[in-house]
Amino acid sequence: MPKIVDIDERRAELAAAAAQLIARVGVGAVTLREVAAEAGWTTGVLTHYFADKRELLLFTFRSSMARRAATRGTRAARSPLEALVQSVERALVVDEDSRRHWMVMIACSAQAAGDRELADAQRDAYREFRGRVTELVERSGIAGEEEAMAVAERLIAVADGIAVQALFDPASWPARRQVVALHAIIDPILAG
Amino acid sequence: MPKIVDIDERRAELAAAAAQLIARVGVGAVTLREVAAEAGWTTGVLTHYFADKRELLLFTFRSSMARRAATRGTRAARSPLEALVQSVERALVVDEDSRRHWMVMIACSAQAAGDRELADAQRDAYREFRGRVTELVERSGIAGEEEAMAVAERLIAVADGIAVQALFDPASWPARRQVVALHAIIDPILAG
Amino acid sequence: MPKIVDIDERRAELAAAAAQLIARVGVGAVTLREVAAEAGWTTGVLTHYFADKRELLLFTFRSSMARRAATRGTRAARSPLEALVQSVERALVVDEDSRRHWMVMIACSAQAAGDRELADAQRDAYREFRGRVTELVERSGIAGEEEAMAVAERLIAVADGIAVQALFDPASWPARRQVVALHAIIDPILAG
Amino acid sequence: MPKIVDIDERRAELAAAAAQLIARVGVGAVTLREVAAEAGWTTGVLTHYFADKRELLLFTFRSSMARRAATRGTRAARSPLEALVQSVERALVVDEDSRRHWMVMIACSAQAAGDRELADAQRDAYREFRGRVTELVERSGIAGEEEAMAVAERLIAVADGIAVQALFDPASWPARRQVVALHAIIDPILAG
DNA sequence: TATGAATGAGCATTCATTCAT
DNA sequence: AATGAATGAATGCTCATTCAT
Repeated sequence: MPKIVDIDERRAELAAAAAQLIARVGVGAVTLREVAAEAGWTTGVLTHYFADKRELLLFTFRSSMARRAATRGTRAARSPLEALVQSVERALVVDEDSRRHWMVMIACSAQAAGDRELADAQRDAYREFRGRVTELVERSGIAGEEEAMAVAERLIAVADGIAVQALFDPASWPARRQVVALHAIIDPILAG
Repeated sequence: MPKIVDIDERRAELAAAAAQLIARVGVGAVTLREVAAEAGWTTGVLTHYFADKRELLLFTFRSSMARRAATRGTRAARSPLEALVQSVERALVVDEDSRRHWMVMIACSAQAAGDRELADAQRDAYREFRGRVTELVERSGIAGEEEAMAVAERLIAVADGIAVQALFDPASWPARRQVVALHAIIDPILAG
Repeated sequence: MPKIVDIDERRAELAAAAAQLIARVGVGAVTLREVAAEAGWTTGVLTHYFADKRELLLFTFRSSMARRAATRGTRAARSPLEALVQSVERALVVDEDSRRHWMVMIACSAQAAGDRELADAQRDAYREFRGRVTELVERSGIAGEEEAMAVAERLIAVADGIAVQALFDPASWPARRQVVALHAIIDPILAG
Repeated sequence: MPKIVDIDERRAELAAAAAQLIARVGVGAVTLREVAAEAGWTTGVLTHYFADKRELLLFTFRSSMARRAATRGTRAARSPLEALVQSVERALVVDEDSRRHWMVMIACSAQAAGDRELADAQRDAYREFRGRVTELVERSGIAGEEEAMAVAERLIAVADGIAVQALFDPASWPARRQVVALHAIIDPILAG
């Protein structure tokens, strides 16, 4: 009788190993052997759960993007405004987890240049996230229906912009400083 | 006596082909053969002007970063403020050139994950650009010496953030819209 | 579970193919593709069992040197003197096997010019062989402890010298003639 | 008016550089560029004086072999016996020059495995040398016409055998020791 | 299910060779 | 005569992929 394996869980486990490696050595240097070794398996397992390398990467990218949009793991927000602020702040590069997320995003963008499906996946994930923030903007009463999306975009832009700089120059951008810089710009926006 | 070649010019020519390919197919899919073909040469030429692939990419990245900071090619600015606005606007993804620049930057970031030298090069280029913008902020009288750099960082952050979104979702971000979104956020900052 | 392979055996098999090719076309013309083909495998197998070409050659050289020193395959000797004569005679170029051994040795020497590790390996193998012959000289009662090594060196020198000439001019040096020439010089030495 | 160049001299100059490199890094690592650089020229010069690499090596090998047989550079011998001893001693590895000669010989042998013409050249050079030694043996009165060649072969064998060991293990074989070992074996032969 | 041996296409890289100047 | 830019075939090597066990 074969062992019963939770396929989705195993895929997530392997994708986590892939993400870890992407952040550590760069997509270009990621090999299936190393991903397998990082996860504690052998190469054969990868081909069991993913048709090929592209599928593994696609899954890894999607997983990382999904986590950003998810509210799972976020402190409970007492108000839509607080939820909004939390969502925006999560884009910063404040810990290993968020750094890994960004490295995976960048790897994804780099790959997406020659891969339409990947580009679409990334765009859709972004739009979904934008939609979520837009909704929070509306519910916070910061802006009306027509304005909400534009406001959301601005908030996201500021957070992403700071994150990008923090990635380029981590030494100059400790977590605290990112939060301060973020609020210096978005607080006036949040105030309406 | 053989034909004498301007080495730097030839290197720039090859790097331009590499940048073009990086933007079109992604770093991961860039092969020396294709770079050579794109430039209209054969593979041997690449090794004539670059020790190896890594050196070619490093040079390509550096070239692209240097162009961003350079004011060459910018419309003459009639005031420090105008120069400042131009510098910040140049970070947006408004044409093929700026799109290529961003794709190269992202490729560089992706590679930098496992390449300290590359990471340092990128950080240094960013700091140089930040220094330039800081200076313009000071000369524009927007902020004093202590505040100037923080203001510069905010301006860059906003532009970069919008650019990142424009890269993710080009259809949603025509050039005009990027400029509008940029000014919606930075004009209050520029006003002091 | 996949087929379990005896790694050392497979390495020996591949090294044998390499030795064969070295003798046939010369080290300079040995390519991994041809070694693999000669052994009946594909290139990938080579990198499975050897890190790179240098390691393959090093292993091939070492294997060949080890076989010379080994007494395995030698007819049982009824006395130390007979064993000594056998050891010395084995250095001659009397069949395909010994010819291959010498071609590999020469290839090794040629490579060793620019490869310290290889040079050391060859020197050590030679010293080990010399030690073995020295011991047989002592046990044969031909020379005392202080003289034994010098005698061993002379015996080896004569055999190697004839072998070298036989390699240069095989037509002039059929097996029988080498043996005769060898004994013409060493018999007086063996007689004490 | 073109500069007048002594073609043979230039070829010898380039071959000397090739020999130098063969001894230093091994034939396998010799490139035309480096040979040219070693000689103080550029690659183009090599193709001016040699049709291709093989011709350069062939010429280099032949030059080295010719020098061994040549008496040029040898101290004047007062008797055929002294000339004979000198000829045999010259095969030892006693200085940089003889070491280089042997490295070139070994490189030649290694290449000859897959190159009939080279093998023939080496065989012919050996036979010529053997003939010269045979003649000296005869003139020395050591052996009669029928025996002379066999005696010459033995003398050469001993010298070559010691040289080979000296190449394998230079530390164990300083020049003086080679000469002593040589005479320990050949003196009885020379004595008739 | 999991293993890892084996494949072989594809890559960067080397380098002898050509040739315009 | 000499240069060195340019070529491109050939090589070592990597690695995604396949598959027998």
